[in-house]
Amino acid sequence: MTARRILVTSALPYANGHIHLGHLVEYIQTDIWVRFQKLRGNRCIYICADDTHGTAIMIRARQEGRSEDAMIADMREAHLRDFSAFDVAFDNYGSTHSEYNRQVCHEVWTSLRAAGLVIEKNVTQLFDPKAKTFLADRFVKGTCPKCQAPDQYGDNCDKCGSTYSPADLINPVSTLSGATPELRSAKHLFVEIEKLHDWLTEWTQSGLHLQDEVANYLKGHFLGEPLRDWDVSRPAPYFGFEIPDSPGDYWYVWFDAPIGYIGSTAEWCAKNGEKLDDWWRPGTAPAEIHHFIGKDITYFHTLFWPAMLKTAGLNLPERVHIHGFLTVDGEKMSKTKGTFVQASTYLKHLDPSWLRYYYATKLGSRLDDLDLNLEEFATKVNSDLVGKVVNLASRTARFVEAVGLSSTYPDDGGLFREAAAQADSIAAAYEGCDFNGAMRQIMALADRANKYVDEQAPWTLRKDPARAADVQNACTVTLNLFRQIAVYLAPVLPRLATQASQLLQQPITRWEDSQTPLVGTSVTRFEHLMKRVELAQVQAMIEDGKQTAPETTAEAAAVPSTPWNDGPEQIAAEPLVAEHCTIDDFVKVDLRVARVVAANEVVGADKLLQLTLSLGGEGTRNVFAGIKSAYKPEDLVGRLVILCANLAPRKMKFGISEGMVLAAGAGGKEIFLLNPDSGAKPGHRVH
RNA sequence: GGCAAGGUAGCUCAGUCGGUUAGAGCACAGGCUUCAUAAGCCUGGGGUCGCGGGUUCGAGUCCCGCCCUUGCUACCA
Repeated sequence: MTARRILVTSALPYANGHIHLGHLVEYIQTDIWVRFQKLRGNRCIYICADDTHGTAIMIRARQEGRSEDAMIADMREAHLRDFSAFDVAFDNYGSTHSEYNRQVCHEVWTSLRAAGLVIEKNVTQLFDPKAKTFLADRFVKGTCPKCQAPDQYGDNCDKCGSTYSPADLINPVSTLSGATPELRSAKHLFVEIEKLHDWLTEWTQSGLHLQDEVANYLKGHFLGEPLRDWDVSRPAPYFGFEIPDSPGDYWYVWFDAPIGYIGSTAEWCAKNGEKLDDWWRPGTAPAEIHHFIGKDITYFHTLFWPAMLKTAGLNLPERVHIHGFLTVDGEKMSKTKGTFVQASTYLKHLDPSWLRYYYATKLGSRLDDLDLNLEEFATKVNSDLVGKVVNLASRTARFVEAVGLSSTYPDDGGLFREAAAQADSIAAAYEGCDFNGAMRQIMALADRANKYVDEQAPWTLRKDPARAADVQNACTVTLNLFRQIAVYLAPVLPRLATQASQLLQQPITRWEDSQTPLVGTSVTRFEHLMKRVELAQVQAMIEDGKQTAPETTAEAAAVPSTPWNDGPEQIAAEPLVAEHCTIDDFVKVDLRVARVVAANEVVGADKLLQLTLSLGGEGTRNVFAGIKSAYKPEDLVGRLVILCANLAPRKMKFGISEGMVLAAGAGGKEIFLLNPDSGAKPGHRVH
């Protein structure tokens, strides 16, 4: 078998947000596949980079008052920290904002020009005069022209579902600066991808490069009609690379992002004395390129990207592996539910190996969505990894610490040989990205091994000194079966492979290590290999996720900060209560809308006003409120307030207070009574 | 609305070219065991394979219709 040369990529994470569990589906999937290829002895490099360009990065850097370079440097560090904690091992992790990438962009661009595919057209877009930038649809909000719903994004209305152009919005506002955008026209550069239509049809439909459902999707959606020209430039200001033959214009982020795969490879080549052309030019023995991406970016990777590569005379992907989205407990990840868990949050509570294994058991070759069911996560990890796999070692290793493994491999009824014979079938599952099938096969092996231990019962044999050899033999078999499983699982659980290597004093480096049992070697002192998942830890992570959730997109950061300038002082003065209250706790407090029918100074009181409140109908409440420093009695009469109506009555120096009026603020002049929006009536309960 | 994928045990899923009595793991019930961080082994209950028709000696599997779920799409990309 000649070793294949394989170049593998994951999609480039955007330098605008942290890595979360959804991202990790892809990086773990790719990393498993790469580790598998390496274990098999193939020449395989795993290439990735940060995707650093675009409006969102530019805006966010501005808001943080620092350069884009400083911002993307920080984010890169955070990304790398997360990846390495999850054992995602890149051969090179570059940046689209590198000279390597600029160089490749130039080359591809030159080819596109030379092929006559680039044309100019004017594009009219909303422009923010204050932020001095053109606005993508999602950076504009206004009133829906169809149904008048306020606060809708520039492209469609989520109230009535209609779609429109941002220019049609009533009272449009830039979410970046709060300014009113104006229409402006600017020159853009387009790639006439339609000229490659026939070739793309053939390439996508050939059945080798894409999953069937993806090929069908493209056929029905894009390839069934003329392909629209692709807008690949943005006018300044834009954080990116300026187009050399079109000063003032920058390549759109989606132009240089996939090229980042090549740019990052170039960086790796420079560091390792390799030639870029050996990997990206179709030579006599071309490298296989494999892209792993999520289904949301199918379009870019299956139409534009191949078109660019083809035009530039570069190597086309052997296969684009497309996966689905992550859901948690059957629902979309949600910040409020705490299921939008960042990688760093996960790491505070749980072991990364657990997630690698769980994802492996759920990943198939199709682009189905993957559900992280938290309860299943715990039971699966516990019963498979701790109960079956690790348990093999922990129930036998101690018995042979002193004597080591038998000097010849004992009769095990063919267990090891049969499991070794399954290597090809397991390898085929890995190769085809059917990790879930691979895990099933491997766990069946672990079941058989546990049954063997049970039948041999070395703990019983051990009581009879005459049978010491039998104990050693039973443990030799079990530990070899364990090691064999550790080899098969090595792409998924590199740490377990290392631990098994240490325990049995023999490194696991190749897939073939599964084929020959170890004999006559010593066994080190046994240490626990893996802890169980406690459901409480999982819940703690979800709670934590609720706290750490926000801060991801420039959009989210932009909306509150610019128009309102809300600072953190208030919440810092009185931090949020960490402990939750239940809905039952909440309904114990009976809050009511009340009318102030009379208000008076209290003689002898420094802070109090005496209020007479009506909840409608007969009767009134007498309430003393400590708001004298901020309100005059005459200003209060007639207005509505919110009253805690079932607060226990309290006898005060000046009389009995029958409730409490709700107000916010630090005290002194800073007291702000709550009042309901107009329409509320005295007696209404606050829910 | 259009396109795609799916609907199999309580849950997550496998089921090849149509072929005996439809499978696995988890969960559940009972038993055994007590080496292993409450781990392990055995046994068992549990299914109208979404619904209706058709082809066939034979359909979870192929064909037609319908219902439902999810995703994509509907302006842009």
